[in-house]
Amino acid sequence: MDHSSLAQRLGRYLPLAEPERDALATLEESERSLPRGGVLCAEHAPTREIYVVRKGWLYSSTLLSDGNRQILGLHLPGELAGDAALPWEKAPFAITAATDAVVRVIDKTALRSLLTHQPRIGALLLALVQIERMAIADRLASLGRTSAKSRVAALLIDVLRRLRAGGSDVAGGLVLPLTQEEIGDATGLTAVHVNRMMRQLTDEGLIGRSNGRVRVMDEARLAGVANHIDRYAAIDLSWVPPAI
Amino acid sequence: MDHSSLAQRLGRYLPLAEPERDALATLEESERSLPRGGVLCAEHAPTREIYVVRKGWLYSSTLLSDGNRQILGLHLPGELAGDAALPWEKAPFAITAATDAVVRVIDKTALRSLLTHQPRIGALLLALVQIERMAIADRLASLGRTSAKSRVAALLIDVLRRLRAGGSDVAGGLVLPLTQEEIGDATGLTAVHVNRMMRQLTDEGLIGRSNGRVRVMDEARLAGVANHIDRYAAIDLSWVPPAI
DNA sequence: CGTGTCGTTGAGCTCAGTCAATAAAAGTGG
DNA sequence: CCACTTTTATTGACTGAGCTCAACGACACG
Repeated sequence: MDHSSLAQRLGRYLPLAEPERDALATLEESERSLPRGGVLCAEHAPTREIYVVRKGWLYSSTLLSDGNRQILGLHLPGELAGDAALPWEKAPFAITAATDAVVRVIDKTALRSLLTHQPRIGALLLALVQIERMAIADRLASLGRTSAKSRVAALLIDVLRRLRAGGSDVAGGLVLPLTQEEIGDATGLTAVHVNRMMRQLTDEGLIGRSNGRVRVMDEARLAGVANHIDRYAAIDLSWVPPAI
Repeated sequence: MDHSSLAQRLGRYLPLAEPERDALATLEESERSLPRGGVLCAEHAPTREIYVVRKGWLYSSTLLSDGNRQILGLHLPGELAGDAALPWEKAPFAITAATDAVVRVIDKTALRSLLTHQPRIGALLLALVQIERMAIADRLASLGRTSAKSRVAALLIDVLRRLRAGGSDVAGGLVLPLTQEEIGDATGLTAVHVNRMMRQLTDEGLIGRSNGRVRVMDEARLAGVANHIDRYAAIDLSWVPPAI
């Protein structure tokens, strides 16, 4: 357990000071492994922890009362999961492993002292959450106002850019370890229609597929179809209090 | 300018300590009035401020490259607006007045020192943002996985409960100061179809309408149609660092 | 008393959903 | 390693919820 995962995540935007890194290093406790399909945190289960993904993909989802499922977001390696559940005693969504996965577990109560003693980390975390909030807002616009093809394209582009931001090598094409049912639950479509849209994107030369592997052939054009806006390029955290 | 609006907003969940209230009281600067339709902050405009709504309704929206608009969220009296734009130099969304409105303006840089010196306010703000993030997630599920009628019902129920939480009297029916076009942009529908859904809700006795005024006749049944889950009831902020 | 905005309703169309059948993988136990 | 089951992907035919286009009425406002 060499470095702090949370420090790595927060450090993506601004360099952390020595005492901050030290404080973060004391946070992480255990590592937990899950098989594909394993539930890290069930909906309505008590929430005592937040997670940092080390390996694999996970997703958050809610089950509507009519039985439908909505995937609220994906959690790729290096990203947080479960932090959105902080203000609730019982989880408002489930967290499930889309692939075999490994996560670091951080205790909620441990966060408490961290926020008190390292206010700058609190501010940075606040910024991080706002960024993720805007990401959901963009997905809201995607579901509310774009076609099925755009939505699928948006998912692909989003994943591609986040994997890249997380340091993964995506040049050789990415493995999309989601079933079409899952893609549907994320984009508000049926699995059948996801399949048709993937076929269309393939026929148009935007993506290539071979045994589950999806390769983005023309990122710019795909981003165009997706109505994608790269928010990450313009992030500005100069308002975060400076390191002491 | 008697009390701090932000203090009122944050104090909804936990009592604030004296020094915290004092710190918040120094924050607020000016009050700004807007006519209906007035733009508080244009998309891509520099973001130097966040806002607290005093009177009237506002909404945040993005314009997609295909010309479609998505309303990302409403801002009712007592609520924050523009805080989601904190991590960007240029606003990722516009803020527009849905009615004549009055807002308090808080400077971004003023927040900086507040977060440094009052870490507990940072934590509380973090919680508040997570709550708003979950609210968008619920809307995502609404757009992605429910029918047009449900979405309109969800909007109505959401507004009703937030108005109530903000201290408004909604017993006599609420005035919904949104055009059907705006409701459509919020719910991912066309204005025409919003109209049909409102008619249906009216015919089923769930709501009553008279000259723009909407009255919720059967809140429980409407909440059922909306697949609504009341997140506010279960909020638990015991993990926030205690006041000194 | 025009003129523009908003709400309302009808008719027809289309995108995405439903149902169904088959193929292709991926597990699973012997 | 093979037989067997379950999951996932794919495609076609049909249906329907929600969109488009269009017309008209009701206001508000200069």
